[in-house]
Order: sequence, then C-alpha cells, then structure tokens
Amino acid sequence: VTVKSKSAYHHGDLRNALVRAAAELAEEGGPDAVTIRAAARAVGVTPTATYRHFTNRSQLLMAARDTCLATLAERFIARLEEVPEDLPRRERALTRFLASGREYIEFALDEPGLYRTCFCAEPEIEEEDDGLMPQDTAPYLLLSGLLDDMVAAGAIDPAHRPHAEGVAWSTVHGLVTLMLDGPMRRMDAEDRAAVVEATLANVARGLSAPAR
Amino acid sequence: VTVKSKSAYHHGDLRNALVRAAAELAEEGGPDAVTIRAAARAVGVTPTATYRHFTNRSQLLMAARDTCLATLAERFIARLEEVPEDLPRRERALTRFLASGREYIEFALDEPGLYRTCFCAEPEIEEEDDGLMPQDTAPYLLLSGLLDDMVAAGAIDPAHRPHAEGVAWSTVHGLVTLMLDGPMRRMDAEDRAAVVEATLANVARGLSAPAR
DNA sequence: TGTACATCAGTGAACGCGCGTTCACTGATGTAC
DNA sequence: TGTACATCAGTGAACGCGCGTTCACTGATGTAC
Repeated sequence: VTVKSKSAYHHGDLRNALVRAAAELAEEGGPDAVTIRAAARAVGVTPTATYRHFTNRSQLLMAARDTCLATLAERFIARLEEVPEDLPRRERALTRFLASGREYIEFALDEPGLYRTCFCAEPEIEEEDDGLMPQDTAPYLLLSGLLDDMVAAGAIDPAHRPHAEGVAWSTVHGLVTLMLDGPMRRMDAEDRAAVVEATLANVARGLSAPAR
Repeated sequence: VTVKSKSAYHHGDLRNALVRAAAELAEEGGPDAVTIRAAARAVGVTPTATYRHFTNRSQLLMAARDTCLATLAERFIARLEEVPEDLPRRERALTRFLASGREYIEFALDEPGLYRTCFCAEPEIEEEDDGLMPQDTAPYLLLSGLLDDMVAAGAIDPAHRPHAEGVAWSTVHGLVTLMLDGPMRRMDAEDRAAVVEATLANVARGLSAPAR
C-alpha cells in the first residue's frame, strides 16, 4: 500500500489519498484504527502533511465515516434494484423493505470495520454547526422512502408508520451489534441465518399487523 | 476516591478494591477507561500490584464486565418485582416482558458506561476455555424465562418462540445503541420516549400476531 | 511465649509503544512582469 | 521567453501523553518450632 514516489512533494491529491487510506484502515480495524499517523504512513507522507488537509484527527475520521456511509448507501441501492419490478405492489414494497434489512445485516457482517465506522460517535458538539442532522444520511432517507412505499401499498398499517424508521433500524442494528460484539458472536452461520430471518419476519409482522 | 492508608501494604482486599474501582471507571468512561494504571491509581496502589491479582488488563476488564452484568440483572429483577402479581396471567406475562425491555433501555441510557462494558468484546479466544457461553449471563436467562412464560400464558404464538430471545434483545439493544452513539443521539426526551414505546409495541405485536 | 524464617504482597524505576500535535524549516510550483 | 518571487505543500525533529508490562527489590505477615 505504501507508495513513496520520488515526487511525493506536491502530491496533487493528498486529501483524497488520505481519505481513501483512512477508509481502508477503517475497513480493517474500525474507527480506532483511523489515525493521522497510520493514514500518513499508508500514503507515504509525513504525519504533519496531514494537517494541511485536516485540522485534526477527528476531521479525518469524519471524512472516512462519510465514505463508509456512502458505501452502505450504494449497497442498499444495488440490492433494491434486484427486486423485480413486476411484483404486485404490496408484495414488492414488502420485499424491498426486507431486502434492505438483509443488506444492512450483510454489510455489517461482511464489513464490520466499515460498519462500525459508519456509526462512530463524533467527539462532542461540532456536528451541529454544519446544519446536518445525523439522520440526514442517505441510508436513513432510503429507509424512510421504503416505509412510505409500504404504507402507500397497504403493506403496513398507517397507524404504525410514525417512528417506523426507528423501529426497523433498531432491530437490524441491534441484531448485527449482538452478532458482532455481543452474545451472538460465536453463533454458527446456520443459527445466525435463522435468527436473522426470525427477526426480520417479526418486524414486518409487527408493522403490518392491524392496530388494535 | 484515592485513599492511601499508611498500611496500604497488604491491603487485604486489593482484588475486590480493584474490581470496584474498575467498575467505577467503566461507569464514567466505558470499557476503554478501565486500565490497569487508572484502577491502581484509584485504589492508591502501584500499577505493578495489580499483577498480583490479574494476569493482564483484559482480566481486570472482564471482572469489571461481570459486575456490570450483575448490576443489570439486579435492575431487571427489581423491575420485574414491581409488576403486580394479581394480573390476569396473559397480561402479567406481557407486562413483565415489556417491563424488562423498558428496564434494559433505561439502564443503557442511565448508565451508558456500565452498559457498554457489559457488551465489550473480549480479546479473542480465551473465553471458550471457561466453558461459559456468552449467553449464560443472568439477563439472558431472565429473558428466556419471560418468553417461556408468555408462551405458557398464550401471549405469544408458539410458532414465534424459537429465536425470540434474539428478536427481542436485538430490538432493545439496537434502540439504545442508536440513541447512545447513533443517529438518535440528539433526539429530545419526548421523541425518544415515543420511539421507545413504538418499538416495544412493535416487537410485542410481532411476537403475538398469529403465524400466517 | 518468643523467635527464625519462608512466603506473600506490595514498591519504584524503567522499558518501549504509538499516538496527536507543534515547530521551524525547505523544496516545488506557478504567476507577474 | 525568461526570470524573480510569493505561496503552497510538504519535511524532520521533537514534545508530552498514558498506556501495558517487566524487573529487581523490600517490608509485612504468619507459621513452625
């Protein structure tokens, strides 16, 4: 990975190179592995050079996080495109919803480092300044859209629509967290798959059940 | 906190004192804050002394984790005892289940440091040697029991019983994780409460809905 | 009851680690004339 | 078209930090006789 060209001076694209390196570090070791020194090392540059492009470590990490979120969004979209267009409307909405849940889970289990980086908490304030609420991320918006579609298609009871993003997201997020770090860590693939299916089915069932 | 008695020599209870200190560190700063040096400092002892009682940092952390899990279990039990005994059987089982979910969430939000420490991943192997599967923790067993009760009381469809621990746990775990570190971090108390209720209701609805 | 001595549970100094960050600097670049 | 020079984007050395862990050690304890 380390490339030290003789004219590393005026690299030309150092910022992007550092972000890419940071994303690779994240992939292998999660957010903690994203350090100024490691990124500089990977690019073949002095740590100090990094400070030309990021004011501190946290900014580099946030840049890495953004690319991780973009990757997740891409995977979502690719997965959704696999759902046949000619399904009945209700079934299609439901299938897309479940597909996104599966993709989320697979992404997290395939790429735990990227996944953790997507959700690493930022050091304190700062974030508010840029006007973005944390849920203004592509994956979140995608999920909202899927839920809207389901309501429109009659696949979920409109009474359950409020906060459904939180309900759905919590479920898959919790599942992968428990599988990655928690008590389901040592489960074998078969059990894992069964739990995944049971869990997805349960959310969907809860959302589609009629309000009492 | 730091107490340096003149006869710190032969402390008498150093191991327990260190574990208590470790738990306090965990409470304030999560698992990362549990270090040999910090624990020794808190007890007023040399870092080296710690090695009389723990072979390395990881063992100290695991000891702290055990006390965190015990705390969670205690809170569960206390909460369950609040549920009136004279409720109809079905309703009682359901109420206890929901109460445990609420307690889990409140614990995590009240005590994020302890909560994170409960679920910090151990460094690699080792754990298997002591014969305990990670889910042999009191909280897990408690949850299993609650689910069994619900089946027995007719509150959930027996077809949904398999893997229901995973389903239920994932949901609340994901919810608090998103609230602690994720995109629900900056939600105000009101929204939070609404999402909590929506989420708990959804799991329960999913579990109790008839199998199709 | 008194004492010798093994053992036990600490001390204190030191090691090497990788980190974030700052400093004064210098080589490369591109622009104005 | 050539050159002076400002600016830009790097270098390299150094700082202080807290960490885990190891070493040779020593003071306190309790037990055997």
